[in-house]
Amino acid sequence: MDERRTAAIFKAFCDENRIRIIKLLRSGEKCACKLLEEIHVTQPTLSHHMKILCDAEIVVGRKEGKWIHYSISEKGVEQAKECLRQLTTLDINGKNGPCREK
Amino acid sequence: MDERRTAAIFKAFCDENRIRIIKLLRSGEKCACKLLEEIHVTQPTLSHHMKILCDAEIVVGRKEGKWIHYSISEKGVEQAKECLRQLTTLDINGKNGPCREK
DNA sequence: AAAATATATTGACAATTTTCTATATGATGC
DNA sequence: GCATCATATAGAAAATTGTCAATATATTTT
Repeated sequence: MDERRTAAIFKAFCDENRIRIIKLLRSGEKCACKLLEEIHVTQPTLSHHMKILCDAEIVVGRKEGKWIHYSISEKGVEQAKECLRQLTTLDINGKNGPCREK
Repeated sequence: MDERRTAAIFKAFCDENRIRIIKLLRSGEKCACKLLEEIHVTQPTLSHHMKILCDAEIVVGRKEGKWIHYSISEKGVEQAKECLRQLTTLDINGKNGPCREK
């Protein structure tokens, strides 16, 4: 995975309001208006955060009439975990050996 | 874990240059000057990124003479993984039930 | 002690992100 | 159709972050 996509995934988790939104979604699907009651931002600001979360594929929206029900995307979360794993597991046989001073 | 700390941990992973730095450290400990050769930023900028990575405890620095050898902190990485897990696992028995329209 | 090397800090500027107000779109109900 | 409700978009302001040049600190070398 490229650095740009990796950054986008973790950007989902690096704003305090988005973290609160994700926490609210842990207990199940919620519509934007319900989230708006809990998160103290204006409606357009919430909409902006939901877009970032959806673009990162951490959250998915299900449209039903005039509502959008948001929920945590199990698939997206697995991708984030896998991404974190790949980024942080030591690569013993990598091309770059340890740093030796010249 | 509070939202502030959670955000700080994931901020480590949401800048493309920091992601490159972490990738370089996968193959083992490297001194800042070595990292500087690979990442195309000035020395103060690299220093700034290393501070963010160390504050988030994803990376640790080991001082040896005038060098600082940076490496991925296994402990910090485990904390990040645990944090991601806690944040994203569904909470079936949580206090907030599913969203029901009024 | 002076020069050289590695890294950190300061302060300014640029880029990006978060937030808001105002307005638009799209769906439902009268 | 018109009013209402839920969400999105546009555009601007505020806050935060990333970057650099200049300078400081700490260590080693001569």
